[in-house]
Amino acid sequence: MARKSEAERRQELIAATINEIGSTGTLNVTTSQIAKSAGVSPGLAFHYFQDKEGLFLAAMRSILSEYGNDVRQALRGKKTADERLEAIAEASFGMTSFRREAISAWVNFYALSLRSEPARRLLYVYQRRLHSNLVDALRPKIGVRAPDVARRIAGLIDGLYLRYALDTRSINVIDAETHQLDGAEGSQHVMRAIAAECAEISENDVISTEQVDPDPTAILVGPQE
Amino acid sequence: MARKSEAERRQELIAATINEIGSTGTLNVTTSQIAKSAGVSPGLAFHYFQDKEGLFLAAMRSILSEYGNDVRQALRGKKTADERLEAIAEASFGMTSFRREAISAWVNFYALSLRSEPARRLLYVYQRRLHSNLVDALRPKIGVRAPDVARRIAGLIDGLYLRYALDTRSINVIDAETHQLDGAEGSQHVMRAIAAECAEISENDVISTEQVDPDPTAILVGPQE
DNA sequence: TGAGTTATTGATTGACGAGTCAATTAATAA
DNA sequence: TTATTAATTGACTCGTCAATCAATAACTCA
Repeated sequence: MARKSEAERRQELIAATINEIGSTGTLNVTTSQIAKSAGVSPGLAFHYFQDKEGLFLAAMRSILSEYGNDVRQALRGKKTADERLEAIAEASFGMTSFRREAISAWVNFYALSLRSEPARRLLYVYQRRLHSNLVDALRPKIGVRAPDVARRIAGLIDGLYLRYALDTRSINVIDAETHQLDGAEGSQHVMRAIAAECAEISENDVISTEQVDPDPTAILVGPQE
Repeated sequence: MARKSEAERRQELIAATINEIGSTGTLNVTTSQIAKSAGVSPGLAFHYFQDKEGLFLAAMRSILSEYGNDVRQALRGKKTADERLEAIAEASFGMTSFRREAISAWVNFYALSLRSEPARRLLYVYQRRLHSNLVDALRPKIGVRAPDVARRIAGLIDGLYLRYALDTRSINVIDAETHQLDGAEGSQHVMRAIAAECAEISENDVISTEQVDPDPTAILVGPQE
């Protein structure tokens, strides 16, 4: 009965949660499974988290902040617009996000956010951050068109991720050392799309002029309490 | 105790399943709930479907074929490449796909496909069909680049759909008669991306030359048994 | 009408799982 | 050492649910 600090235990339980979601591919994981995977007794999970949803939300925060750290680190030192865009794209398809557990967690958290308001809010934060990162990097290249284009690029990143996520091959390939392969393909697609959007003659307006200036993240915003 | 044909009952149970998934936002629906919603006794579901997963798969097939019909109908009579592309985009963001139940079903089926091989196969069929529709429509405009661009457009459609899906506003807006509004915005984004991709100077090659010609759907293919 | 067939019922079973809690063990302090 | 505090246990409760199945109601055809 080794005793550990609250922070340690919480972290272990969160990691175990993500692992179990990863290996079962679903949120239908029992607290006992999670506890066992964390090497603790079934009751302990409820000492550190209010209930199962609390555990899920903590796991979600963990995944999101992991991704956030990846992006931040990738951006470090990148000066040119293209470098920064590539950093974002690569972080989105990097090893961290492409672990089997991370994929399973992402997809299941999307589903969770349909029934859990807190979960929805967390995803909203992620979406806003991604959009804002993209706008910052795009603005030097295309100015006022950045927010509009950023929406499409953000959508493309999510969509491609989802497609690769369901392609079991990419997961296996990761396991087999060539880890960057599929991720690289994903980020190349993203860079290609960015190139196309930026090359275009910027005569045309943005899709919806009205909402682009006042609130660049309009379409991502849900009803705020 | 009204008696109906097998086809009718199956259809009713499938509709009830989608409704319950829609109203709860999860696949954690009891067979009793579904049966009640279909107006039959709890036992009957198991007379027409082997088990709960069978029901889910049938519901999934129903959703996918609904979408397929939408696309087919939208394409009817459309001759020019742009018309056809717009038809695909609009069907993807049309009323049918944007019903609350359809959204919930789609997202949850994505999650389901992480643990259910048959579900994964169904999604794969959807992805292949979408890709192939896009390639057909794009080829007149960009020739050999079509398969590569189509991957990005398909990803964009999925990704934007997901973002709108989680934006609770769009759902409510739908309920309130302005149904086409958000869908139209989504498809406009798609058309904008297509314009950008097609306007680009086609000097540059495709991302992965090797897999583009022999098998246009390479990245979508899972391990086929 | 009655015998045979098929859809439908709903009570039941058996398993499982979230969350509780009193007891136990380890660490710390005095 | 003993007393105090805090972490940890695991058996238990209570509800739930997938799946079964014997009984029954409706339909068909003779």
